[in-house]
Amino acid sequence: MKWSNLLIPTVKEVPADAEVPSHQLMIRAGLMRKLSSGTYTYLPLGWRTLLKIMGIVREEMNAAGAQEILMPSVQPMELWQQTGRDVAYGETMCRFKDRHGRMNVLAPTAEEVVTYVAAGEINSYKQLPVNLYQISFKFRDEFRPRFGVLRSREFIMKDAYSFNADPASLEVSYRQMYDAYCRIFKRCGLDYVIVEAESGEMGGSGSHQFTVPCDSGEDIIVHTEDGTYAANIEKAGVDPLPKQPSVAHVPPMEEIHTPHLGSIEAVCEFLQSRPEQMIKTLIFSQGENVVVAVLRGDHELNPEKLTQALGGKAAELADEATIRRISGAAVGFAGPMGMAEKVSHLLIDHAVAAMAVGIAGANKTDYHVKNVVPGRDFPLEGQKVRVLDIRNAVEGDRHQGKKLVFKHGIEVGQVFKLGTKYSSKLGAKFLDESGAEQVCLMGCYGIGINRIMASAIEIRNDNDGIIWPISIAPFEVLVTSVNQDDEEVARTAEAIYQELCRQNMDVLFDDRRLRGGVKFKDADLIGIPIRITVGKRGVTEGKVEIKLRRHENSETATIDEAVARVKELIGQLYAEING
RNA sequence: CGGGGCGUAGCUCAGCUUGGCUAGAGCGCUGCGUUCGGGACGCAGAGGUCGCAAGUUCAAAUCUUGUCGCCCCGACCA
Repeated sequence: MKWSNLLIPTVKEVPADAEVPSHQLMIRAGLMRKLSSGTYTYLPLGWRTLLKIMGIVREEMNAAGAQEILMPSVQPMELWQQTGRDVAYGETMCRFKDRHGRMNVLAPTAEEVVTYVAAGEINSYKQLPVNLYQISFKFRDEFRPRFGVLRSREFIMKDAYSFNADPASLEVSYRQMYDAYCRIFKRCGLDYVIVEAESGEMGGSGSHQFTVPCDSGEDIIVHTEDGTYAANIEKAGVDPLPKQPSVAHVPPMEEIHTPHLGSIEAVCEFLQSRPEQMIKTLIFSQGENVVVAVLRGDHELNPEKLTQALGGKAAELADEATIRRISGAAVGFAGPMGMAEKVSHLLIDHAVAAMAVGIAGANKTDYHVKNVVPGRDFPLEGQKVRVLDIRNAVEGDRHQGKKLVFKHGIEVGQVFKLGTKYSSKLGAKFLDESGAEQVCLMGCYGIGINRIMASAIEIRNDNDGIIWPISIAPFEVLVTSVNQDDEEVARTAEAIYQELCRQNMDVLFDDRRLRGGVKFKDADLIGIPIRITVGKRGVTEGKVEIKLRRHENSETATIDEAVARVKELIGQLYAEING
């Protein structure tokens, strides 16, 4: 393609509303433009990269035995009501009424639809296993879109769903996808980390997340220094902290007047103490039951761990009335004392149990108590009492004795074992060999196509622009003619361009009649991995320059050997990636 | 949703505090000329309902209210 025929609107200035490098560069390199908050138009260069990513995904999915289909992006609400996810998804799911008054949703994902399809078409174990996937737009009305394409409202997702007859078969499908994902991200040139993940809202029993470590990532991943354990923050287990040396003769608990000081920070400031000396008491409702979680003041509750501790049933922060009833005080003054008798579960984090003495709410409005000793002033064991891990890991924590390291990462894919959550509700059943009716086991496997693009830029860029991996670059080669007005230069550049095309290389020819400096700046910005520079100086000597975007210096080649040399370089760059 | 900020030319922004003359700059864009290997220069131009609506006023980009949009921070979002 010739640059002069393409819409590649590069910009010098950094757009005001772009914070992270990938967002800035995607605008500056002319890959995309914003239409509204969280929705983007992909321009020729951006779309070419997305097509290349989708091509890789497609090849690997097909090679792994999955079959491509396409499902509607408008789905009937009834399907979502059948699985209860109309409530679970809440405002994130965009809903609208059609002209007949039927409720519809804009697909945020497709478990319901694909299970509906399977329920209708799969009747026998002979049809299993089957793995169906699509590459399509998804819409999630995020409360806060940000970082360009990293958290957008509309995005392209590859979503695959396996249907299996038994756990062993599901395990095989899961493993096939896991392996396919490794190949996909490798071929896209990403450095990724696989972490254990919670299956969360999706339901199900096992999950891994594929994450690209980088500062702009919104996910927090945690791993041991030796790399033998990696998980996301929702999942990462932490060892109990060592018991603090007990303080001799702690005086009895003593009430302190703390008027209107309902937050940890406020109380700390007032009492000149630190959050890690505080005992935080959170009250949850789980249907009719009330659950109390006790944490150290500087720690955060991990909702997934709480749910696990409660046998998989999620609990919600209690409303004000419940908090008043249970604690006998306004919100912000609850304490663990006497709670065991009032609630169905008293869950105490290890870190609290390890404290020698602390400060807690007094269960009395505007009062806290000091000299609270865990085990003395509230129980650490008993029928309803458990000491366990219910918090997020923090810097300094250990997992099975090994120190944990924290990193930000971009989630580019996740695989889940779903089990029968959807198939049972939507009637995806089959007859097994003995003629007995069975419910399909399912797995689901997602990849964020646009996130692959953004994270590739995020980890490979410099002050001048993008440095694409060759596999997903909009073009493999760029021919830059420095003096397009010079007839011989123009003719030489054109001939090289034609020959590269003829040999099936993916080439962009910058044929614009612009000054060299401008063309070089643009070339660096859009980041095509290989550049051939054709200029007057070289051409008179029968030479051109060949330069890799990622390298500082270039090499010289004769005009005759240039094409062959580029072909060789392309081969090398692919070999590096595909290893 | 709670808190904060911003809407002035295609882009980045100034002007607003203290209302007043033809609403500005840089970049980009068009034409001509000179330049021509790392974002050149000169001359001449095009381009603005100052987000929208109402109000105050002799007079509003500027003050007030409302509204819409966008961005940032926060809250168990894949």
